[in-house]
Parts: sequence; structure tokens; C-alpha cells
Amino acid sequence: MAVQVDESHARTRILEAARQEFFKKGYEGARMQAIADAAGINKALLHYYFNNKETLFNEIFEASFRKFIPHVEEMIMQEEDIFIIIKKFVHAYISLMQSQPSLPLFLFHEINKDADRVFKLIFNNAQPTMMLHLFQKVDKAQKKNLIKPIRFEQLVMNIMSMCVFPFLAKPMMQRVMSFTDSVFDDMMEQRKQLVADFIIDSIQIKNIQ
Amino acid sequence: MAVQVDESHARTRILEAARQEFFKKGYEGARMQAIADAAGINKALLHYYFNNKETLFNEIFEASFRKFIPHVEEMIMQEEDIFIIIKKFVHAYISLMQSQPSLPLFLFHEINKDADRVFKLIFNNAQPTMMLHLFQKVDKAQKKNLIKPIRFEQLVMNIMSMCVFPFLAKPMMQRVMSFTDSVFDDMMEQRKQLVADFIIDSIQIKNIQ
DNA sequence: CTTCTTTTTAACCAAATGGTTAAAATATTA
DNA sequence: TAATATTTTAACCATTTGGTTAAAAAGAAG
Repeated sequence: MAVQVDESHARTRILEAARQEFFKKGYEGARMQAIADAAGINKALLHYYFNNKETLFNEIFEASFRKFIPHVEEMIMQEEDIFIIIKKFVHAYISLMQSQPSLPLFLFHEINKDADRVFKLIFNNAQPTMMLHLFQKVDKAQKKNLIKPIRFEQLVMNIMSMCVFPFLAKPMMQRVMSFTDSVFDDMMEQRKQLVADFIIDSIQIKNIQ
Repeated sequence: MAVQVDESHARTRILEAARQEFFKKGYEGARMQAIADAAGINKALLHYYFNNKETLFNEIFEASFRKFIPHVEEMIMQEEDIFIIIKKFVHAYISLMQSQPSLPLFLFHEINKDADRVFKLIFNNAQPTMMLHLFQKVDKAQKKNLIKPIRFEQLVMNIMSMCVFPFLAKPMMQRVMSFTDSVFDDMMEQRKQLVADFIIDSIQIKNIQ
């Protein structure tokens, strides 16, 4: 029996090609022929490995959804300093987006079209407890008067916004503010520090002596 | 000659129905039949007013794109206080998003699929000088040592992120953090103040006496 | 060599969908 | 009323697209 783990094997190439096509065009915009072409195979082989478009899509969507939240649970639990937690969280999130720049737009578009369909798919994925742990650390810091009072949801919204939004808006920003891919990459690299500082500056209670 | 300005007229109803369908499903996902149904007319009448799907789409896309940047140019030019400018800008942007919650996802998705196609469409739309004026005000404030040094593009990215992102992520956030439409609306109303404060707190240079 | 798996070739089908038409019916307006 | 504009009805067509098949060819493994 030949087992396919090698990336050179067709099934893997199909999955990667399909991911890119779905990410860029969305479910309806994606063309099976385009996936086959990009994978360097033919449509018949698509059917050999995946029964149909939906099966292929579901496999990719599930895997992608799981990757949308950075795995920083351990770090959050261990670390005590809320500012270091924020710094590491931001760093991890932006790094994640750098490695999958078109992931968030894909997810949001598909969820927007039909949230029910999508959330049925991933119902088995247990709610990550990460947010809960983060909440506890933020709460503790607020009670210690280290940071200003702010609704947890709003704080999370702000952090996620500044980490994720640039990757959603990239093509528009590039045109409107006319910068190259390379400039964008530099900016995102900078943001790992900048966003963390931005957030900390805005919530930190400074001890004026 | 009957001139259609009344919203009860078919052409207007078609445009509104098409806007909603395109916004939710994207170009490929949108169905002409669904648009006709929502407008309460038939497919033949769609063809009577618009030659084809692309024509209809283009009309909607152009109009939508123009609405994506709030019209705050005058305000920016007149106002001298950078913090008031930021407050008003944030307020205007979030209000805009409240009135058109699915506008940004629609724009970003279509641009992501084919930026060239889209930007050819709106080539005639002159670059708004708003950003330029905003830049000058920020620059001035920095030179007066009112705000910390930060790249203008990064500051704009942060502001836009926190204003627009929640509307992109709404369906996902609602599931993951489980809040209702009404809670979301309240949060967005709060954000008009909160985001402005958040930004100002992070860039303001405080005079410690 | 034999067997099993992978891949190609080259068709083909069915359904969905955008698009089209012609005629009649209904409003609207001059 | 006559003329014009709007809307419906009820077909129909062409194309795209996802999906299917059967056979052969090529590769891998024992």
C-alpha cells in the first residue's frame, strides 16, 4: 500500500490548491477546474480523492477554522504579567495572519453567507477555553488597578481588530495608500511591537509620582 | 413620461434587493432569481432595467465603494484640535458602518477576488484628499509634541481597524462570544466613545507636572 | 512478473443559471 | 381616448459547471 504523506502526492497538492482557490474566490467563485489545474492534475482525479466540491470545501474549512485562533492557552495560564500576555498574544496573532494572510477574509465571507451551515460543520470543535483564561487575567489586573476598567469584549475586539484587520483590508489599502507587498510586510512586522504598545498605552494606569 | 424617484418603483426596489443579495452572497453567490423575488418582480423586468448581472453589480459596487469613506473632509479642514478630529472621525466611521453593516465585507471580498477588475471600475473616482488633510493635521500635532511619533499609515490602520473590524467579524463573534444583535448594537454604540478614547490614550503625550 | 494503486484520457450528462423573447396586460400620462 | 411606459406571463436557449464513467496507461511494491 502506498501511503500519501509526501507533499508531492496528488492528494496533498489538491488540498493546497483547493485551499488557495477557495480562500481567494470563495465557495461559489471557486472552480473545480482551476483547482485541478493548480494541482497539476485533472478533474477525474479530484473525484477520485474527493467525492464532490462540498466534501473538499468542508475538509478545508474545518481545518482553517481551527487555525484561526492562535494556540497561546498555555502561555496565558503560565504568565502572570498581563502586559506580557498581551504582547505575546499580539505577536502570535499577527504571526498567524502572516502565515495565512487570506484566512480571515475567507472565514468571514463564508460565515456571513450562511452562519448556520458553517457552524454546524464545526460544532464538534469545543469552545476554546483560551478566552476564559484571558478574561480571568484581565479581570485580575483590573482588580489590582493595573489597567483601566474596560469591558472584556471590547478589549478583545480592539486587540483582534488591530491584529486581523490589516490582512482583510490589504488589497484596498494597497491601492488607496499605494504601498507595495514589501512595505506591507514590513508594516506587519512592525505591528507586532506597535499594536502591543498601542494597547498597553491605552489601558495602562500610569503611576504619576 | 413616468420618472422613477419614488422608492416604490421597481427600479429602486431592484437596486435595493440586488444590493442586499450581492452584499450577503458576493457576486458569484448572488442569484438573479433571488433578487427578482426580493424586489417582488420577475426576471424579465430585471432585464428590462438592467442588461445583465454585471451591469447591475457594477452600478451597486460603484455606489457602495464611494460610501466606504465617511465624508468628514470639511470637518477635518476646519477643526484644529487633533483629538476632536479623531473623535469625530471615529464617530462618523462607526455611524457609517452601523448604517451599512455588511458593506466592508462585500467590498473586501470582491477586491480580494480581483482587485484589477474592481479598481478599473472606480478609476474615475478621484482619490479623496481627506487622507492628505488628516495626515497634515497629525503631522502638525506631532511637531507640536501633542502626540507620540507614529507612522501615519499605522495610525490610520489602527483607527480603521477598530471602527470597521467588528462589522466584519460580527457573525463569528456572535457565535464565539455568544451575544445577541441587541448586545452587538449596544457595543457598537459604546465604541463611538470608547475607540476614540482608546486611540487618544495611546498616542497622547501627557504632561506630567 | 503480478498485483494493486495512482493517474490520464476523452468522452459525456444533468442541473443550475444567466439571458432572451414575444405577446399580452396593466398603468400612466398627454 | 390615444400613446407611451411599465409589468407580467410563459416560454425558451446557451453556457457554465459540477459531476460521472470506462478504459487504458503508468507507477509502485511484493
